[in-house]
Amino acid sequence: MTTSLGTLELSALLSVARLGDDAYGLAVRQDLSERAGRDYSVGAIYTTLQRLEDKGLLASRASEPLPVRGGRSRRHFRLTGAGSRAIRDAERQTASMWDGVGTRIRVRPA
Amino acid sequence: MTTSLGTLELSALLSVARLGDDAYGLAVRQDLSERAGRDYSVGAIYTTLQRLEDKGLLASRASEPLPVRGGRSRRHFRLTGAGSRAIRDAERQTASMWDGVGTRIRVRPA
DNA sequence: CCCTATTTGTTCTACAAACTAGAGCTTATG
DNA sequence: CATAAGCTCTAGTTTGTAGAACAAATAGGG
Repeated sequence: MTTSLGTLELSALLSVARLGDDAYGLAVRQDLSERAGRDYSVGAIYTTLQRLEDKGLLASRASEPLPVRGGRSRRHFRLTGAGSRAIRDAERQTASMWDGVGTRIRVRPA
Repeated sequence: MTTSLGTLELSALLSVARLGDDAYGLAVRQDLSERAGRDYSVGAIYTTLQRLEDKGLLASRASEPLPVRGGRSRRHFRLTGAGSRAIRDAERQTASMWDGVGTRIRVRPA
């Protein structure tokens, strides 16, 4: 079952992995916007996170509100087992696609 | 102008880079199918290659027919300057997205 | 030789999935 | 009540996908 993620789907999945406990919508949006060098709309991010949850690669829970200006409850995401596996699969596939292209991206020898 | 390619678009672009003078529709299809571990339909490949040409990342020319069974003229693709640049951009972006995820994919130090 | 079966290669059509923007709603503090 | 942070919804565009149909070549038997 190789689901083959979209570009933004994989990016969002990786962002959640990277952000860990701090992974919620606007944080993912900021992380990806910085890395991609362009602004993602809020809609782009949330629909993508929702799709990943629908696919069972992410799970979400509501956080407690924070005692700061506008600090309402956040929807926190974490990787599921299937999500971690999807990342490993994507890693192999990405390496395979770049293989032989004369790029600097390489798979470190096991 | 960061066009941000789709998953299959980038894969096809990389395949053309890898195959060099041997880059034509069915060869790209076979190359990608092997690497992805699944079969792409002919339509998936050709429409993608056409879109990449429309975007100016690939150029194509017709080859001479080959003197073998079914050896009709092929449509050969090559990278344009913009295509090469797109690959370099994608490389940076891919590395950036994977950065900090605890994977084996790394950017070799310059 | 000439049909026609087979092989390789491409085009065309149509629909499904992913990407995207931004308005608008909600809930918190100042 | 104003402002800030966060999320949901809607709708349009772009990509991904399959497979039938078409085209052009050679093989081989009659």
